Amino acid sequence: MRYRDEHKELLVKERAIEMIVREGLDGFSMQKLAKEAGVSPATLYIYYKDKEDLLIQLGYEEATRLTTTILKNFDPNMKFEEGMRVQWRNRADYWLENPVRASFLEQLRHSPLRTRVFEALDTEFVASMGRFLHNAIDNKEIKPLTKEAFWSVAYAPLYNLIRFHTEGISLAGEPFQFSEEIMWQTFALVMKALKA
Amino acid sequence: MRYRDEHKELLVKERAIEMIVREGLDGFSMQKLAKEAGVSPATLYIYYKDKEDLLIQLGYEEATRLTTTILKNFDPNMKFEEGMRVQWRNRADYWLENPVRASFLEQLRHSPLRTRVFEALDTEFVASMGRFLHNAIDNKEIKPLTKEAFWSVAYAPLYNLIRFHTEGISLAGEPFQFSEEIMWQTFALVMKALKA
DNA sequence: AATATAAATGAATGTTCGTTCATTTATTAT
DNA sequence: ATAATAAATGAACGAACATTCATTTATATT
Repeated sequence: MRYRDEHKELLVKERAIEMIVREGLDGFSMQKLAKEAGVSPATLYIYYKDKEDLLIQLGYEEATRLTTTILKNFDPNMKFEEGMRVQWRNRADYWLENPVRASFLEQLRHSPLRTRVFEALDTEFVASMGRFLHNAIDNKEIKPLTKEAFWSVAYAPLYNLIRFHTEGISLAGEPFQFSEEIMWQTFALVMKALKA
Repeated sequence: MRYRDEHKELLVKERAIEMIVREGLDGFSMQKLAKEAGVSPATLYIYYKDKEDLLIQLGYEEATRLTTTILKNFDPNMKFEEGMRVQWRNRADYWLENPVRASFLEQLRHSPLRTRVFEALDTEFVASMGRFLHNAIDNKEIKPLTKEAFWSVAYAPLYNLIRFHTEGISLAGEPFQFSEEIMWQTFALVMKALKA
């Protein structure tokens, strides 16, 4: 029998993500994707059941990569400051090294497919971080906080910083340049807010 | 001559926002909108040049409402803590009272139309907040910060908190219930991070 | 009552959409 | 070589798409 051309399969994925980032979820179509990937439309239906299936599979795959990256070198039993530092490092790495993929995920996050793509992964992920938070409070490394307050203060500032960089937003004259320095300065502010 | 039916015009806007929030930007179409608003498709083209024009006009209008709400009772010359408190109050009010409209704006923010909808408003808005920050640093109410670090620490946590509430995200057993209490607790954390 | 005018319409345009299918192609196992 | 099999295809389907247009409707002015 004939084997599936993996190069072709990868190309389809790559072009799909590109197109969605470039033209939005509404600018994305199966026929355009087929043309851009140099493939027959029918081929897409060998790889995927339908358009929605394609989006969900692509989203799930990329969300998994994100989760894996963020948890690298991280252990919920780490000391609080060290764990936080690893998390900031990992999250920054993912966003800075995969801006297109990150933007694709962001579009899915704000679309009605959100639940089906992220729910399972998020749940598992949040459980791990929950233990991390619980330990830190028990050891009196940080003041008692609800999970929601912790998550909101702990990472949202970093994401915002990265967004300024990635979207080329300019608050002063020239577009903001992300740097290790400003990242760790902001990290210090966040640690100050959280510490017991 | 015949006058434009303003009730009809408003209904079109409302249904458009509803549909985009419900089905995403890719689930939105002019023909469906016409049907849901009880209007001929041709009527939409009296109100708007084309589909893109509709989205941009709707987005701009809603972004203006957001900006206006956020700046209510705010003055860049306020004392830092008071100004921050007003900003948190206003931002929370907008998101909690207009969840559907806010979600509509969020979809546009993460779409390729972003620049055309928000750029002008954002620029003006950021200028006002820039003065506020500048004053606070001059008066030594907060430590010296870049604009990007300030924005990232000052409001991102609030938005995150509201997102948990609006999207019904559950970190513990039951879905998170936003409350004044947790809002001001989080506010206190942020103020602690920023204060000189 | 008649006229002028812009709003509003339903039907139609050509285009693009998601998806299917009969057929061909490439590869493994015989 | 041949048979078997899944990959891959191009052409085609009806449905839904954005948009247009000739016509009708409602209202303000004469």
